[in-house]
Amino acid sequence: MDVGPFQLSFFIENGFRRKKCINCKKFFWAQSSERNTCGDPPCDSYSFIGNPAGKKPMSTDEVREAFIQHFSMDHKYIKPYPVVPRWRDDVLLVNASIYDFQPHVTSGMVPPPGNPLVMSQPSIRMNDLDLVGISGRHLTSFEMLCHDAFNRNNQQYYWKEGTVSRCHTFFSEIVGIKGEEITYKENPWFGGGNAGNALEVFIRGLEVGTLVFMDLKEDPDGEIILEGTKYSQMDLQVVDTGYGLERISWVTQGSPTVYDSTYGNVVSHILEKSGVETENISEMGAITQIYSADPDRSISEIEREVGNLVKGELSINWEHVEKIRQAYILGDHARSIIHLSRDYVIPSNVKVGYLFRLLLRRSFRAMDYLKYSGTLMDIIRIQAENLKGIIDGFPEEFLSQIIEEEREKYYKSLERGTDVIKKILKKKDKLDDDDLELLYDSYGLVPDFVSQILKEQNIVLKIPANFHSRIVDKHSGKREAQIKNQESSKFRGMETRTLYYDDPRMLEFTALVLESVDDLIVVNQTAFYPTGGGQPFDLGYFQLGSRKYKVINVFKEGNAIVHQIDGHIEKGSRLKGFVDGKRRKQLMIHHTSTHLLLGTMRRLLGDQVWQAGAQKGIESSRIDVTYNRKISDEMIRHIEHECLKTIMENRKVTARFMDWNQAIEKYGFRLFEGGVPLAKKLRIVEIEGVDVEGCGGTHLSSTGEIGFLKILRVDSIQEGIYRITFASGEAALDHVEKIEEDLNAIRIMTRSTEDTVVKVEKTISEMIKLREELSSANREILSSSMEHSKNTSLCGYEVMLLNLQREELVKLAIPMAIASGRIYLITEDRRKTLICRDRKVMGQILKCISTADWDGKSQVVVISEESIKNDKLIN
RNA sequence: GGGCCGGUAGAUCAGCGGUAGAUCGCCUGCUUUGCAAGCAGGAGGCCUCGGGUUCAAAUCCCGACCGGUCCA
Repeated sequence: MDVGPFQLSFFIENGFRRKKCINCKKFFWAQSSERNTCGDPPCDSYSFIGNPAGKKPMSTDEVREAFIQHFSMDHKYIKPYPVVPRWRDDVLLVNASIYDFQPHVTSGMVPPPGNPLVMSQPSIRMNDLDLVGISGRHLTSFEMLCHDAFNRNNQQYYWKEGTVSRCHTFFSEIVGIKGEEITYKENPWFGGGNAGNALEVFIRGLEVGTLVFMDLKEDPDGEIILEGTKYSQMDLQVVDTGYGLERISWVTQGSPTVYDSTYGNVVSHILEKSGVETENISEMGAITQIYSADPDRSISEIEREVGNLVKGELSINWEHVEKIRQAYILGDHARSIIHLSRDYVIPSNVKVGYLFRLLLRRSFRAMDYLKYSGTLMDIIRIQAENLKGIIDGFPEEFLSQIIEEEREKYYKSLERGTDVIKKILKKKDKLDDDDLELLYDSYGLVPDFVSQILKEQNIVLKIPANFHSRIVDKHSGKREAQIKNQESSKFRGMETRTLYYDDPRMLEFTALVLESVDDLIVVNQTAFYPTGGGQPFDLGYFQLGSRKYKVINVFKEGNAIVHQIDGHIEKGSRLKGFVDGKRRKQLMIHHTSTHLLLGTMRRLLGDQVWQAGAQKGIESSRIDVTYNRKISDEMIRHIEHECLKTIMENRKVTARFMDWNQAIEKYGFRLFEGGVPLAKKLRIVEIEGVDVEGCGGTHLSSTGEIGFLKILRVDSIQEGIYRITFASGEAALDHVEKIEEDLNAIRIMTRSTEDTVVKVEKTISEMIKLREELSSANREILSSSMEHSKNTSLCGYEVMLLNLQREELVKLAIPMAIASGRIYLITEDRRKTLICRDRKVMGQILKCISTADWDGKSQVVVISEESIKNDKLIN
């Protein structure tokens, strides 16, 4: 008989039995012999609403405190990480506590900050946004409690036994849940290339935690096959637990929704300030119940069902329910907004900025709907107070500034949208589905808002039931599969010593060719810097005997540094390498300058300045930074002067390798400004008192070597991100000199001795005047020549021949003749062209003209409309 | 990163192949006890930029740039 992966002595000794759920057929463990369902809705439904579990109601603060205190006995407590994971670029937000340790810890490369460890990690999930405030249990942000252990063969902490017993002890002894109310459902877990066995923990129908035993990784050569994918054992076996803090608190309170138990004070504040009746929200509990049983059905389906089921017992006032829901949403979003503001996210149309904006706009909408009389900051302040057990405040000034800006943008876009609706209504008297789609997709107007506008004009709008899915379909077009570049793994496993780190000034070295393929070589050690961290590779050459090989490209492949050269060198050769020192020096100047700029801008502009990308070059370099408003010219000057000050102070620049956890502890997550290399140690580059970053580039040893830094331009590359292009050292001087040369050239051209700007201004306005004069003069010449020309006959048509030699007059004559509306016109210059409103007439005239004996000197022939009308050919 | 919408006077926009328009604002004059305003006149435009099509492009096509918006 299959006993499954959880035949634990803990279960056996405590009277648990493994059973098969009669509903979903999954295996689960429970103490009660009568239980035959797994505890997971829809197999079970909530039985705690109005009937709390545990020995006493616990607030979220109490649950967190109890959990951390309980596990601190034998776990190290780790402070929460940010919700925006700057240490990785594969996800936008921290979704779960384990995200804090991926991929550097879970891959086994870096030790965890504590082992085992306990923490409460604020997490944000936007996947079920539509259900937040509706289902009674979904939140956009929540705290995930966890106790994690990272086991290695030579160092085991605890595995399944230790995890389950700890979990059960916490729930039964600390929270005081009766043993028979807890079920553990077996449910293997997969994600992010890893897999493992897992148990889901249920209390009276509510999932309160998941215990994951991650010990498998995807491996094409693996021997373990799960659902068609091959896996092999990991070196590391990770106990990854996740407990829903708010849900545990909810179960012990038995309130109608998780919103009431988590931030009931905010909900009642909002309702009160909105003039909404707060009494009798017990119907919300009934709705939560129904939602719990149907996790996969659409909202409208469930809504109908709720209506049917509850009818009789409770008469539901849907309008009232909707108001309470909006208060739930508002409270929820305020929590997430606080978290995002702490990481200085700037609202925009891309990535996490978009999610931030989405939450802000939904909040504004809810406030308008409720006619809430306070401000969003009022709600945020109360919520921040609620959260003070996990976060130490939030940047109030920054956030209120952001809210103001976003509110303005929001109402502006509503206004813009309203104009578009009116415009459409001018052309027709109702809106169809395509219009609705356009309004939402291009102008950001939700159908509800459109419907409201139309109501004012006494037009009833039918919103199609499948509106949302239509939009989703429209956007879920072809998505190109990512092509993993399967590089030649010839160089795998090889390692090149990085001489440029040992001494950034080393320009000559000897090396041994470890491997050679065509024009690519890997050597045992090199001073050539490979492309990385926004710094381009070095140039130079290798010398073998008397022959020189130019280095064309240098790049990293694993730990090997590959050099592309203009030729082939045999494996085993001994070489001398020479790095182009001038190029390297300029790159180093620009790299250190980049750090200087970033540190200076953060000091002058505020903590919302983060590096969003950078590229070093020879003539100039650029750094992209996040900032929420335009950077003024004045500010640019200020930044330049402050940089110069630091340069003149000749501050020390140091680079050293540091342990990850130590570095994070000491410098925080600012370290990850420039992206993160997956390596055992972090290389920390510090400009004394200005900036500290994890960075793999080559740097100067003091700021004085920069010499001079000049910002060349500032561009907005996308909302909330500005690109600063600058030059330092000799490159900066080159730029200044170039400007001077250009100015001198202009000075000479405009014959200006003193104020060149005034002179150029005058020249341009003169040019515009002359252009106008020319065209009016041309017009005069033309009309007078039309007046003076005599009508004559051509092919039986009465025509006017204009003798126009100048091309610009010909060009002008045509539109004038056409504009008058009563003349057809023919030109003849090199090739024959005919303008005529009627194609038939055109053909016939053309035929006639080609055989005509007319004055070849005339370039324009004007035929009066009358003449054509009189001609029988037209019929 | 992708889709969609847009870029015209200081502001808001109309025009969508044929000599650049409206409203507000601005300036001058007049009317009015004052205010609100009314009347007459006027200034203010590289129609975002670069290519292409055309006799002719603000207008059509392609591409950049900038803004808006939805979705990853």
